[in-house]
Parts: sequence; structure tokens; C-alpha cells
Amino acid sequence: MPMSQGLAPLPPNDRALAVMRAVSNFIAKSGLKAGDRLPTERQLMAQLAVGRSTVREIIRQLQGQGVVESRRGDGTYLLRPTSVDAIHIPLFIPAAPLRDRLLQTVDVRRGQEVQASALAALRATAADLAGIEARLDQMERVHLAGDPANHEDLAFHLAIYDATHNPMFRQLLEQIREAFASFWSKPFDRQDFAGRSFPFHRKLFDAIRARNAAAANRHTLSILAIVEEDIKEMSH
Amino acid sequence: MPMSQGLAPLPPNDRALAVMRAVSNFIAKSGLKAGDRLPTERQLMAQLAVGRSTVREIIRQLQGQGVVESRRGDGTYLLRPTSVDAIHIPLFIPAAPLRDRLLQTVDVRRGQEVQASALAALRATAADLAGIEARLDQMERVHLAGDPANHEDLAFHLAIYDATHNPMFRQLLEQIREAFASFWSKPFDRQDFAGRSFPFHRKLFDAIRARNAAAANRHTLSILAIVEEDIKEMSH
DNA sequence: ACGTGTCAAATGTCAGACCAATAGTGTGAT
DNA sequence: ATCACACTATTGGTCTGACATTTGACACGT
Repeated sequence: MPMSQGLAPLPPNDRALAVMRAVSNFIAKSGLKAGDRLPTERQLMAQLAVGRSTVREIIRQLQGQGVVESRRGDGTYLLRPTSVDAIHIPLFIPAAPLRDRLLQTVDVRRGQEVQASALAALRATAADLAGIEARLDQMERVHLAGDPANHEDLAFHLAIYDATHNPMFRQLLEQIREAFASFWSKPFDRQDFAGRSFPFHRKLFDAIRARNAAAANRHTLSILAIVEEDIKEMSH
Repeated sequence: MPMSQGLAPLPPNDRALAVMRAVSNFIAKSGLKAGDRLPTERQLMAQLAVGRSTVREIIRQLQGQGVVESRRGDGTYLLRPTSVDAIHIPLFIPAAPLRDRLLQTVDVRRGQEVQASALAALRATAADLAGIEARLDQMERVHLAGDPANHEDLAFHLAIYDATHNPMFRQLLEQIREAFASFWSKPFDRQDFAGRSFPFHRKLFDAIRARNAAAANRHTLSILAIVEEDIKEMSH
């Protein structure tokens, strides 16, 4: 194996880096979940023996990474657990009309979801299949009750991603979805977006359970085709 | 609901947000390119009439987003141009052995690159094709001279992505590649990584030029299969 | 039970000072 | 003329202490 990797390039007296590591370690080891409150700035300042400005700058940096959120007069809250050696990959998608951005994400998702479905068909364990089916049942219940099942739909797809045992799939979809959540807020929660894709979800599950990657791909493409149609139609 | 409509929504005292917007706007309008130097903290402080700590915190936030890099005693430099309304999507890939992380990215790339190749075959303009071929020629020249052509290989694939006219593809590959660059530095630059995939690149280009999406997919998969083999072999 | 006021605590902001590293300049020896 | 070295101005990094603004919780009076 080639040389020692990932060793700190070593900025010698860099307090900020030390504080960043300390805070990240604390988050990891203290078992904080998303939504939990971090120690106050003054507590961190005192316990780490650094100035408050340094602590604040690190919190700002975490904020920029989307790890943390500060609420004035209240405290700083954890958005997603992180660890020191987690790799942060920032994506920037340039300004464009909402419709175009949505269609661009469908392009990406088409490649990603097809691949994820195929991998899930190959790799899913019995427990994975049970989890997926549970999500599917839940989704069908809600849908048949006449309610929009967007949340359950997401859970279903995330369960498929988890069955690939590759965390990058989940990250990608989750973050893309979250990035657009601010735009959707109303139309996406209220109306049963892409409801016509509903029957294909069980077909997709059956294909995965049968370890039939080709069929899984086919049904995934069917679902995405409907999503794309709905986006195009939504922006009339 | 006796809401008075005409009330001022808010005088958001949020200086930080204002500074963030001001800096982002400045970056966008001043035409700064990656690598250019931003105004010094003291200049921003003076021109925006805010405290230096506020300026520093915004710079930290941009740092967390991967937009900017500060060098002590030198200045703050732009890594990637941004605009105010660019969407920031942070991905976190959890800690794992390097080998596993690399294989995970191959999983993702398989879906993505297949999709990108197919879209490029459908959407590439004449100019796009010329650009791709120029990159391919350059890559072949370097490779036949016996030098590792990793940089040229990247340029070739990026040209294909650009031919999809969907900026998300380029973002994804570029950022993933950059995230792992710190690990590769030596082994990746020195040795002709995945050199065996070399012949498939021209086949891929020919398929794209012939608008043959299926063939493009096939050759893309061939390239990635070799990449995967090399990763598995590298970690013997 | 319901507003209302008060207060402690938290983040947000500022100013001023000093430290540390860097790039550029100039000086001096060769 | 050239190279090595010291110096200096500039820049980001850190600390301190102060004040502002917002929030959540509790106590109070009606």
C-alpha cells in the first residue's frame, strides 16, 4: 500500500482545526441525534479554552456544511450527525428556472435509481426485503385512503437505497430532495404528486424480491417517466 | 384571520445574511474566477460597514461550503464561482475504509456515467462532439507517449458530461473526484490508473457520435468495470 | 384559564488589540 | 550581476470584553 494517507497536512498552531475536530468528535461520541442541542458557545469556549470568536467561526463553518443550525436566543442544533472523518462533498447547482432544475434532477435520478434498483435486487438481504415491503404496505394504505403518500413514497425509495448497502445513494436522493423541499412546500405536500406511478411501486418491489434486476430497472424507469411528465405538466 | 396585510414583514437585523448576499453578489458581478483573490477582510469590513468578526464568520461559512479558501498572511481565494441563487447540496459520505469508499463511488458512477453517455449521445451538438474529440485526441497523444493521462481522461469525461447540457453531472463527478484527490495524490498521478480502459474511450466517442445510446452504455460499463478491477487490485 | 411582564440565558455584533505567517522588498556579501 | 538573508508591510487568526436582540420559561395578576 502507498504511503500514509489522510494525515493532517499540519497547520501547526491552528486552533480552529483543533476546535473543529473536538466538536466533531463530541458530536460523534456523545451520540447526539438530529435535532439535539449542542453545548452553548460559552460552554465550548470554556471547556476548550479558546475564545468565543473561534468557537463561533467553527459553528459557522458547520453551518455552511449543513451540519448545524443556530437559533438566536435559543441555541445551536444538530441537523445531521457527522463524524471527523466523514467526507463532505458540496454540490452546486447553478441558477436556472425551477422547472429546468427539476428536470435536471430527473436526469440524474434516472441513472441513479436504475442502478440502485439493480443493486438492491442483487444485494438485498431478507431483512432489507422485509423493510421495503413494510414501507410499501404503509404507502399503499395511505394512498388508498385518499391521502397524498409523498412521505411514505420517499421512505419506500430510501429503503431500496439502503438495501444496496451503499450509503451514497441515500445521501444523494435525500439531499437533492431536501434542497428542493423549500420550493415545493405547498404543491408537493398537498397534492399527490406522481400518484399515477403508484402501481409500479409494487411491481418494482416484486422484481427486487425476485432478484430480477432487469425488471427492476424497467419499473424504475416507468416511475421516473411519470415523474418527468408531471413536472412538465405542473409548469404547464 | 384578521391579518393586516400591509405590515412590514420584517426589518431583518440579520447582518450576516446581508453580508453573505453582498459578498456573493460581488463574486458574481465582479467576474471573479476560481483562484482569484477576494478583497481582504478589512476592506470588506470597511466597505460594508460591519464588524470584522461578522465578515470573518461569513467567510467561514463560505469555507464550509467549499467556495473559498483562506491562506494566512496571504489572502482569501475563490475556489469556485457562486451566485446568490445557486443551490448548495452537501453530501456526507460516512467513514469507511478507502477501498470501500472507492467502490461505493464506482457504484454511483456506474449509474451516472451510463446515463450521461446515453444523454450525450442524444443531445450532443456538433460543437460538443468536436470538444469531446479534441479531448480524446489529447488523451491518446499523452497516453501513447507513455505518460499517465489521468488529467486528460478527466477532461474527456467532463466534456461528455457537458454534452448532456445538464450541469449536475459535471458537478457530481468533479466533486467526488476532488474529494478523493487528497487520498490519491501520489498513486493517482504517478501511475496510469485504469490505463487498460484506454481503447474503450474511442469506442465510446464513436458511439456517441453515431447517436447510438446503447453502444455508448456498453462501452461506459466496460470502462467502469476496469476501474473497479483496478481498485480491487490496488488494495490487493 | 388566560394574557402579561419579567428575567435569565442564548446567539448576534462590534471594537480594539495583539499574534503569526506570508509575499515582496531591499540590503549586503560574493 | 547574482544569490542569500533580513526586514517590513500586509493579511488572516485569536482573544477579550462589552452591548444588543431574541427566545423560552416562570411568576404574576386579572
